[in-house]
Amino acid sequence: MRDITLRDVAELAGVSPRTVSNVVNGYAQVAPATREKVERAIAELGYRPNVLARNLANGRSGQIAVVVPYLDTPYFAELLQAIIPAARKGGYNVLIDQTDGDRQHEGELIGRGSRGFLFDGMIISPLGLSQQDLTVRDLALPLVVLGERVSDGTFDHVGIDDIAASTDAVTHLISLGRRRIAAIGDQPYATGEAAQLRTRGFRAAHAAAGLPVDESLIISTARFNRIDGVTAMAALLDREDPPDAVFCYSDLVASGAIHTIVERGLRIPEDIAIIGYDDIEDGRYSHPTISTISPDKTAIAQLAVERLIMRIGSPGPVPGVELLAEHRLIPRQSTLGRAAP
Amino acid sequence: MRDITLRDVAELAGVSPRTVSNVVNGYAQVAPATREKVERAIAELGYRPNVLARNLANGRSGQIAVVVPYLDTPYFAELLQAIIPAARKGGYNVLIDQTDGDRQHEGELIGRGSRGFLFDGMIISPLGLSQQDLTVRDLALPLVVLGERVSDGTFDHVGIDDIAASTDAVTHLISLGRRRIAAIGDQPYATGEAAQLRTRGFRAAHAAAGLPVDESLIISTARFNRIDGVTAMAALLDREDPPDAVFCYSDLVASGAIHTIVERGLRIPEDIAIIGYDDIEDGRYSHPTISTISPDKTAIAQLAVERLIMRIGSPGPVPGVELLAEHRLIPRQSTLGRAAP
DNA sequence: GTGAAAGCGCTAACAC
DNA sequence: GTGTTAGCGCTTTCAC
Repeated sequence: MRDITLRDVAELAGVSPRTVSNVVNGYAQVAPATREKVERAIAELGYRPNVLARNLANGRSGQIAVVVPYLDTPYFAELLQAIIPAARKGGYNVLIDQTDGDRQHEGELIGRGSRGFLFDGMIISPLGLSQQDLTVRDLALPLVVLGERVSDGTFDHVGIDDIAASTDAVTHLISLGRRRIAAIGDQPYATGEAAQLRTRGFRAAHAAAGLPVDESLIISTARFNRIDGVTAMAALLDREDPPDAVFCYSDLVASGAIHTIVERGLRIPEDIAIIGYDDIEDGRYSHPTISTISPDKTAIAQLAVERLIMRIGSPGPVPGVELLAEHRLIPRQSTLGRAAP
Repeated sequence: MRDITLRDVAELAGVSPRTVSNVVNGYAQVAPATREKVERAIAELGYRPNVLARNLANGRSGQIAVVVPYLDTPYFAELLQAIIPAARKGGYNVLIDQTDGDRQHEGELIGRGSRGFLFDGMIISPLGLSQQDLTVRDLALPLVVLGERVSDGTFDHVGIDDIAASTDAVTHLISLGRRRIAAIGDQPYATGEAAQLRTRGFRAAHAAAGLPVDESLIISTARFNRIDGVTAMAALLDREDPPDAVFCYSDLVASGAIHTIVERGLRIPEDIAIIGYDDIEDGRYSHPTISTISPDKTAIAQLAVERLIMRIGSPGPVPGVELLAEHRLIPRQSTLGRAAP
């Protein structure tokens, strides 16, 4: 059985396709009597507009792509959870893609651009792409970048003030009397900008407190996953002079680090205090609960979507801006001990 | 600047659109010389086919919708992580939707069906929809259901054998000598079928061991989240005769239950053993690590996508089938103690 | 093997 | 206010 088209409705209602279109889209004025007729015909036939055809005619797809490295990373999952309703409110569907942090895959997506007409714009949290890659991409694609710092002015970036947030985290540790503070998660290469910002905050907090930084306590990791925390923490504990506190660049890393510490029979925070980053739900229920930096994810999602939609709607090129969401320090048991929530 | 169309390519190459289309899609035979010309023209113009137009002409969208209640629930996030590559391999993009378990929203999606042509089929993990709702849906929509049991034969269902898996979990607890075993997560109403299956497994294990079931130890919860575990566990611990083991219907519930137990100063598993369900990554790193039932998520994703694509490709109605993926019991510290992984 | 032309279903000038 | 009609860019039947 063929699908019911707008033309069928028009015929049944005894009007032209134009009128049906007007009714469906609420355009222009339609005489109440006509509208009534058309609506009855629609109901009778069970007509539903073909979105594809509409989009083709409109030259837009009504979809935005959201690209993250891993869907099962709680931080991204929580972010997505916030992005979807925001997009829907703006009239967009969300097409999700996952790149495994693969630079080539990310590059393809960003290069293919809107030309495929599959999506009108893209929100991406790149892992493998360097600033360079982002700069040379298809400029026609409305783009909002999350989680990496931008210098280029052709796209927008939404995030929190990583340096300030990291400084807050480390200052918190210092204020608790910790003096040998390690950092897990540095990424001293082109694609590790976000990590490097955190390292800068780490240094800034030390400087502000007049404390020296022990470079050997800054541990690089390939990713921000639990396993990275496990490995790095093990290395730290194998030293003769282990740290008395650790700033982890994600809550997952913190979770892994805690796992290792507990396994070795050490106490948190008595022996080692831990602070993470991201405020994933996990950290609110783990044992101990994880002190962390909480970025306002709802705000990030909101800002990103709004900005993207605005960009999609603008005819000419729009200068790229840096949008910052709030963050706050949430001390929990991993730094304060049992008394804390 | 206008977009480059297939027609432009045809003109530049001095051939007809038909031929360009043939080249692009690898259809039919094209004379090598012609193909060469066309390819050069494509490259020169930077032509990329408009997916929307192609889809409209083809009468398919090339997208499948995946609908889950919550994206930030680790189980769904991990499942999605597996579904996306499987779909991509089958030539489909994934459109994600999130319903918050809202029955109406789920109903709309499932009712709108493929008629909008936005997606060719749907994989849904319903929370609010009853069997009834699923049965009266738009029958034209190729549908694969996850996580709920089906009786109706008009759509497919992919899952694991919940009864067997739950029996395994509880039998494990019994084999460790536990006798007062609680269950957290029952949902004794129309939309709680999955939960009820687990309760049946809970009973079956008791029956097999010749043990009576203390009905008051079966706790209902609205959801399978951490907070549900927290609340239910608190209630259990407030009793005069708390259980010595708990079967939680999800790892999140287990995580919440553990949180409460630890907070009260009790030991796991010495005082209370805990087993969960889902095998989310979290449980492999939490403290203690969580014994669980591990469904083969990759297989579930694979089966669901394959079946859906098959269904999309079939002209007539396809009878609904029940597809089962493997599961296995993974004992960890929350039942075995420190010695375990 | 390639060309001409008729749609796919909808939108939006442009008339009346 | 409503009808007519020409596309949106691609696929594909039918000839040649």
